[in-house]
Amino acid sequence: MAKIDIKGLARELNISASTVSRALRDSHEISKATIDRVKALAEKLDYQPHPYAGSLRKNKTKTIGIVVPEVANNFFAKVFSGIETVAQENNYHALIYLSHDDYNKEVSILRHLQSGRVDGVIMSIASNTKDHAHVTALMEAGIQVIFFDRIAESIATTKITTDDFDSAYKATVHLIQQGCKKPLHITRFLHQTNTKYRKQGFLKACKDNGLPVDETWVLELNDDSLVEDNLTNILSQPNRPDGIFSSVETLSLYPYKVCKALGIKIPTQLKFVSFSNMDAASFLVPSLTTITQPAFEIGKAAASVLFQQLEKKKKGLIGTDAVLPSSLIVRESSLRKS
Amino acid sequence: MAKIDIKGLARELNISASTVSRALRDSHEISKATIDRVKALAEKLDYQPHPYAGSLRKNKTKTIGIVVPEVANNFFAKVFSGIETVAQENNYHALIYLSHDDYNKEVSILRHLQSGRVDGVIMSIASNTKDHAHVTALMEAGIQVIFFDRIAESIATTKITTDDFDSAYKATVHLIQQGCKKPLHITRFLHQTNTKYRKQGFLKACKDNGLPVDETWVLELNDDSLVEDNLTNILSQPNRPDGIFSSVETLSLYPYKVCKALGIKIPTQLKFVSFSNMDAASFLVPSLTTITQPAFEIGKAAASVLFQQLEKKKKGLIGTDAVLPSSLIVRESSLRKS
DNA sequence: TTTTTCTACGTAAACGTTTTCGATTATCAA
DNA sequence: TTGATAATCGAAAACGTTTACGTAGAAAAA
Repeated sequence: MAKIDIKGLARELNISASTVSRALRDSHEISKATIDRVKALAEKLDYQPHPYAGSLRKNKTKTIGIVVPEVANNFFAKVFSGIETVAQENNYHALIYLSHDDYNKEVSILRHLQSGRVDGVIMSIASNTKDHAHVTALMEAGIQVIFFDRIAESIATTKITTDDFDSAYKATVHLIQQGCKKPLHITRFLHQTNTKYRKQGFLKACKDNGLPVDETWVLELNDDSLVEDNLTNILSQPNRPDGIFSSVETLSLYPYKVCKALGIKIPTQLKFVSFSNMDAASFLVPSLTTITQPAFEIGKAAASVLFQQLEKKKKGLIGTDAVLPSSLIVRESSLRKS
Repeated sequence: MAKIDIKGLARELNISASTVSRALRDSHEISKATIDRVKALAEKLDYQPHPYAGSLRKNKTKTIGIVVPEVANNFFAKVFSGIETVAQENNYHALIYLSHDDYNKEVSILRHLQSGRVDGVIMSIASNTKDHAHVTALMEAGIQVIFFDRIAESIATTKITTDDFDSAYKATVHLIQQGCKKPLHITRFLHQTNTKYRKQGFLKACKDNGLPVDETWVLELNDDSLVEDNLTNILSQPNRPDGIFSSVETLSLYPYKVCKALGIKIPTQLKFVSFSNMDAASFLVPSLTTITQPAFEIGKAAASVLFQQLEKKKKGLIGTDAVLPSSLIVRESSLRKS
């Protein structure tokens, strides 16, 4: 299959390349007859325009960048799936980059993205990025940026989040209603907005229900290698917590392990709720009650609004932020009697 | 930040654009002095060359396409992570497309990839594609193609797989050694090469151990909505299987569910082994013994050989196929006594 | 009739690079 | 001195498109 280009088509048809180009785009200044001829031949020879040539000329790439901490993670994988679905519908292409939750890598990735490789970026920031100059630089280069889940509040662009405060509040109330007098909140990277709001929801729920909550009721576990020890420690104390509310999926399996080791029965002696998009949640024993974020929908929403902004040229279109509701799925791990 | 291009740099330095271009690539025909001047200014102005302009001229894109059935799946997600790691090291970019396990989408995706958007493609074919004309067409367009896991054997390109026959054989022997007299093999899409070889490994292991295996011992479950009924059915029979060997992760949770419903105890009454890359495997009750494929390594291997081929221009370099070993991780679900 | 407008198409510039082909000057051998 | 060689750089073509502008002829208006 000799690769055919627009000049080849033109030569074959004895017309100019510009006519071919216009015919393929159904330009009104080309006669119906030649449009048909051009399209017929293009079809026959399976002509595919060179994407980068067009991008260069039009200054539009029809591709977006996705920057996420990782993808071997149910949440991000599903978000990506949502983005990809919408992208395919709109004939966009998706470049994906993993920051591996590393600020420096994130900076480097965004720097490379400034040069016109993409029209827009959908991203969730790394857990240790606190400075956001790299994303403002990207935006100043004319690239649309959309945040989801882990956002930078200070940056004026559209953000797709979930109702972190409310769902954390609801989950905590659920624990209390099931009998918890002293729930523990385990979490990570509290400087992030999502975890911060979840913590606030937890605290508010405790206060509203008359529990003497203080900062010792929340445990920030950033170091993987210490999680087990820390949990074991706090659960071995005499007046140990009688419930756990985990803010992130990555902490959702440790309590099972530690409780098993300590002989603490879930849910009778300790009730457990966790943010999670894990498919296996209902197969754990006891099955894990979760707050699950609408990951696929988040991806779809982020991509939809991005493409809208790109097509309509509404730069910095504010007011399209979306806050999607997470759902509390009650299973055995949090019930008063299992 | 006014976007600076190579001509801008040239104007600023009172030299020509070609000199700038060469200086940035450390050409030997540019004096050390001007190389330094150019680089200093480029650094200062944060110059990033426009990727598509260069691609157009050089006919190299420094980007690869990844085509997989889905990504909300531990295996593919980890493979992607491996690919991405190597890509980042080699300054390649990764476009990712989901076929959603649909042959027609796969065809459409590959068609779009023929036009010079990528230098190479790493793919795992959809479960219902049996014709491979679309990938040969892609290869004839000069795009390197590498298969992993779900491969098309008839196509002469490099393939990264795992030792499906051997590991299935090993897993089945394990079941037998733990006391199974009548293991059942549940699987999907047997026309695929990987599942086909796993089945063969299962059959061979049974025969080698004197079990009267026949085709009724393998159950192909392609329709999600029927899995539960079919399993319930076969496990309710008087001479029901005393073991299950599942060929795919997507079937690995059903036995738990069905056995629980039927009151069959794992592993005492039924032992269970499954292919799976699920993180939660060890947290299930009983914990799930798995054959887990080295997903991350598969991704790294695929990307490494692709980049080698691209850089060295060794077209159709055969003989670099890799077969990575999966590992049987024995946990409680398959043990004689738990 | 002449002038204007419209239709349908072609020419050439442009997008931002890389690279081919020279061109200029300095250096060196003769 | 002259010619050759090397070092350093520039002009312009090229990659494959899109689009601004121009133009020929036909149709419409005058």
